[in-house]
Amino acid sequence: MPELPEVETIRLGLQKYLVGHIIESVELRLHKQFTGDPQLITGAKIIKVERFGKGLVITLDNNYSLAIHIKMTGQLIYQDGLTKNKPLSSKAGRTLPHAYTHVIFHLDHQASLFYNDLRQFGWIKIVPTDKIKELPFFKDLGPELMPSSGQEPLTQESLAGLLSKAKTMIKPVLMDQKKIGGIGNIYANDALFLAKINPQRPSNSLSKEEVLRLFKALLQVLRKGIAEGGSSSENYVNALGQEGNYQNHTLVYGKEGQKCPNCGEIIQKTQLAGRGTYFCPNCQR
DNA sequence: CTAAGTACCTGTCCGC
DNA sequence: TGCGGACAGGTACTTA
Repeated sequence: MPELPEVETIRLGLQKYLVGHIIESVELRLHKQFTGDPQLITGAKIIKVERFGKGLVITLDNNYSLAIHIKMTGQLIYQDGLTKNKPLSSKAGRTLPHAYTHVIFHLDHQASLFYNDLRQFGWIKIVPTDKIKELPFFKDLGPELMPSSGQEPLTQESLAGLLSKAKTMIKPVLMDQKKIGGIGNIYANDALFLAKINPQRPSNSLSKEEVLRLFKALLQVLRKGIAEGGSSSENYVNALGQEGNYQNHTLVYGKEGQKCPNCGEIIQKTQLAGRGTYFCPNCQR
C-alpha cells in the first residue's frame, strides 16, 4: 500500500488542503518518530508538498521542511471545519485523535493534520530545506518512473542498464529504492505478471523485449494505482482518511488460489527475499 | 562493494 | 474459546 501510488494520492490531497496554512503548534503524543525542535516550524506557512519515491516533503516558508516517511502503517489525515463532516474510514479510526495518533499539527482556521501510525515504523523530521537531499533516504533514492516534482523520470534505457547490472532476482531489484524509487511489493507483483516475467528470473537475464514489457507494465500498474486512489488492502487511507480502490483491481497480488485472469491457471504464492510473492506459473516463466 | 538476515511494532488470521 | 505462531506495505542496521 504505501507505495508510489498511495503516497502520491496522499500528496495530492495534502497539496490541495495544506498549502497556505500556518502551523500554530505541534503536539507530540509519541516522541520516538519525530526529530527536530517543533519551535523551528511554529508560525511557518506551508508552501508546497512534494513526493520523492515513497517519501514526502512539506516545504515551509521559513527555510525549513518536514521530511516524512509513513513506512507500513503511517497515515496523514487533514481535517478542518468542512472536511470534518465527511466520514473517516474505519481504517483511519473514525474519530481523531486516537491511541495511534502520535503527532498532531495544529493549523490556523481550526484545521489539523494528524499523523497516525499503528506499527510506529514511520518518521517525521524537521530539516533545513536545502539539506533534505542529504538525509539518508533521499540521498540514496534511485530515479523513479513517475516523478511528482520535476525530476528526470527513469527511462526505458536506464531501466535496461540498471537491470543488466544486477545478478539477483528481478523482483527484489524492482523494490530496491536505491535502484528505482517508489515500487513496493504490490505493484512489483502485478507489473511482473503483466510483463509475463517470473519474479525469480535473474535481473540481468531479461531480454530487450522483456525489459520493454516490464517498463510499460510498471507505468501501467502505477498509473492504475493512482487512478484508483491507492490500495487499501491493509490500513492505507488518503489525506481525508478515505480508502483507495486498487485492492479491488490487483492482477495477482493477494490472489493465491484464484484463477489467473489471463489463462485460468491457479495463482501461486511463495516467499522471495522475505516478501509474499504472487505469480501465475503458466504465464510467468 | 553487494547481499542476505533481522529488527523495528501491533494487529489479524489460521490452525491446533 | 484460547493461544501460539506466522505474516502484513518498508526501510535501516548488522553480519557475512
